[in-house]
Amino acid sequence: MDINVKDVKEILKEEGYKLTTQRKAILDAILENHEKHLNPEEIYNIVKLKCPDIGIATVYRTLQLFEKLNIVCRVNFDDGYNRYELIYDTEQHQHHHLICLNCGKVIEVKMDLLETLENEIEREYGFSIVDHNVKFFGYCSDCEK
Amino acid sequence: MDINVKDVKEILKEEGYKLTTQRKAILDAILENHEKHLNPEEIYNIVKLKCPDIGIATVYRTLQLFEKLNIVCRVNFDDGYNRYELIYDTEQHQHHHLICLNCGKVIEVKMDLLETLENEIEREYGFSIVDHNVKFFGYCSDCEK
DNA sequence: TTTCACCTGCTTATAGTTCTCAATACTAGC
DNA sequence: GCTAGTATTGAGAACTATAAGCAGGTGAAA
Ligand SMILES: [Mn+2]
Ligand SMILES: [Mn+2]
Ligand SMILES: [Zn+2]
Ligand SMILES: [Zn+2]
Repeated sequence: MDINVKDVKEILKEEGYKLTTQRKAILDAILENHEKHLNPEEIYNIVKLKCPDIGIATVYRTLQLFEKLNIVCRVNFDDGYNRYELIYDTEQHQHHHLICLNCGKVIEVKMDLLETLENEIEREYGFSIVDHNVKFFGYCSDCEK
Repeated sequence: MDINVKDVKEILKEEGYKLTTQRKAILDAILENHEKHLNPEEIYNIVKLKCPDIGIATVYRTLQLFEKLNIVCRVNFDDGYNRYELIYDTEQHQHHHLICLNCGKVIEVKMDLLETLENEIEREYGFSIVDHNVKFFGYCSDCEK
């Protein structure tokens, strides 16, 4: 289910890119924090521990590359950063996110349950849907009390 | 149904703000382009026609104020701009957007159809939903051909 | 080992947005 | 209407996330 380093090496190679030390370190940082939706700066700080000479430009460049190759995808929580997460083979659409308005926690929702709505949209608007982006704002169970 | 200048004047007054010439001009620009999801620069250019001395800082400040007072809301189409649209009294949740990956057109969807999903989420995660943000990416009827 | 395209870190540039501040415009109380 | 006090403004500088330019480094293929 999870994408791993070997898979990424394959994907890069196929497109003529190399899995350099820096790229592997960035990938590791994302793999080891797969639920955290890191931004470039957070990734930079994690990677610097093992790879102290890395420049932040490399982090940005690598994330763009990974995004182009569908290894990661960008998510936007409207906090002024681009954030990134792995794309899993098992999901054909991006999963949904619940964002707590009180504590800022982000919860992932694997249920899709959009078929009815998507069918309605395709029928009503003649719009053929490729992907979606769904966020719910509210209060998590901890903050609701 | 539509919010109007008088309503806004009321809302501002209640909170101790004034409906200045500049604020009215910005509101007008948004009202007259209610389907367009303008960004601050576009608003600035429209407003400058009737209000040539306005500074762009005033546009940014006013949009922030309108957002705080729930007169407009910010929408993000991942094109590097904040965009703004009026909030209508009739909708309790933000409407959905269809974004064409080919021509960039943005279509509004007034059907909500998220009750099943939202109920599932409230039940399964104990997360109490206040609002949502739903975007569909794909190809519009013109581009599909 | 030589070649050559890829890749890197450093630095500078870009662009959307916010901040600072002095000047101006309103408003309420006289 | 005048005055005092507050809200608002425009201009420009500052900020911040990200991208671009460049010269040197790296590593696989010949
Ligand atoms: Mn996620
Ligand atoms: Mn809209
Ligand atoms: Zn919470
Ligand atoms: Zn289209």
